[in-house]
Amino acid sequence: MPNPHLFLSGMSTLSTKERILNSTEKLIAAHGFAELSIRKISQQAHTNLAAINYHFGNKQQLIDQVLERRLNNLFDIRKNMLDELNQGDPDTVCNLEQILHAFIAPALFMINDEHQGGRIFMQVLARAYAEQSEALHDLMKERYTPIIKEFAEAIGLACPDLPRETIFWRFHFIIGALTYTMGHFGATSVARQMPEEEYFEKSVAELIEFAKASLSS
Amino acid sequence: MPNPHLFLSGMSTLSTKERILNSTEKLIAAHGFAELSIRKISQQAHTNLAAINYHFGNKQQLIDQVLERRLNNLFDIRKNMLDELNQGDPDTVCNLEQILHAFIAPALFMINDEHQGGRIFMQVLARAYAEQSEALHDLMKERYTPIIKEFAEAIGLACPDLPRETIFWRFHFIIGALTYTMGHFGATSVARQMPEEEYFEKSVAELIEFAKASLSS
DNA sequence: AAACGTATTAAACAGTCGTTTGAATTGCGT
DNA sequence: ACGCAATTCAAACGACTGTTTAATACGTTT
Repeated sequence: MPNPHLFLSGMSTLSTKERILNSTEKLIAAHGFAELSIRKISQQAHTNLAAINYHFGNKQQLIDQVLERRLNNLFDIRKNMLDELNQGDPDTVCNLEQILHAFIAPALFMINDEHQGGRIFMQVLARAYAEQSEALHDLMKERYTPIIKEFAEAIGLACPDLPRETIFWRFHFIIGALTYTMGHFGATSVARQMPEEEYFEKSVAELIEFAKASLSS
Repeated sequence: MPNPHLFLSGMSTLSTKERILNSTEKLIAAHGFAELSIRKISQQAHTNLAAINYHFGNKQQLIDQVLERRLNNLFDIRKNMLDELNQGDPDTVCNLEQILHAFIAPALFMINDEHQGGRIFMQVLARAYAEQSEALHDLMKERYTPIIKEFAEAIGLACPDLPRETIFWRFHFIIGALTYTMGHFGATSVARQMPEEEYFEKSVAELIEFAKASLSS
């Protein structure tokens, strides 16, 4: 038993690498990048200071992997849901609501996935966006913009009356509304008069309705 | 002449306090909160390290004042433009486009105000949002949410067919799209094929059209 | 000209930062 | 049971952090 604390904190089954990733995610979400230090990370992960450099090289590469781990998952889900709608043929004209659902729901679903810490990650993601993280920027450019373009194409087919350029603008704004909403989940100052679960589902529905309305002129 | 460098950097007419505020803004916009240090600030402001603590007490209070200085200005402009539409009577039914313009245009106008460094501040603001800055949170709660509510009321009168609750949701999403857009101005990866000025005006128009469409169902 | 409050300065304070080192320990295939 | 590689560990490195101190310079008022 290398570390007796693990059995108290319920992380005994996780590897050191995983505990470091999870702890980093939690700390960024709780206190932001400004206060993030590898000493706090190693403390929360119940591991040694040097273990972080051993497993990840340096602090930045650790942050990169925190972002990659979740983003790959999120974009895989989005891509799969869109492909199911397309059924192999990218020229299929899909229902607009279904397309928006395929883009929005996975992100907000991750938020609600308490067990996997999705909510935490979404705050991390929102902060990385605002910080204009180079790592995130590169990831977006290389791997995710193609998928975003696929969504834009699908929306274009579903909204034949709107010019191609308008589609891109409005989709950009929808992504903004989604990102903003994600970042404020779990830290909202709004006095909610309903259970958390209900409020979450309400947000998903309202955001999809909002996006749909913005694309129907 | 206490500091010969000032005449080289064109800041000779500004007070030490103003130079510190401007330099802080620039550094946050350029490298984020994580890399912000009062040594870098004092260096960029061509002043002594201790001058910051002398004029602002500590680092946090300096950041607070950076946010306040611009936000007060922004919300004053918004409030004045809305009052002009209302003409004193808050129950006046205004044109939806005019209301949205009064809310969106001042923010994007500040971005374009190169001389006053508005663009810089908007990135600062976006980052402070994401960092869930306590100072910003308090400022919003105490001083700005009343104005935001006024806008929501005005939108409600302009959109009599939409339920009050829906108005609030959609306005929230519009604020998200605006915040997201502000944060990405000047750092966009999008390959622009038009002059900067034209691109800016295009953004304003597209965002207002987007917001209008999202409120017309 | 002397005294005043305001402003600026260099220097030092006690911490924290990310990273590296080399030894100690673990787990696994032989 | 041995040997080897993977992992964990305490300790130290130099650099940077925000803040404080006391001395100096400035500009105004008395």
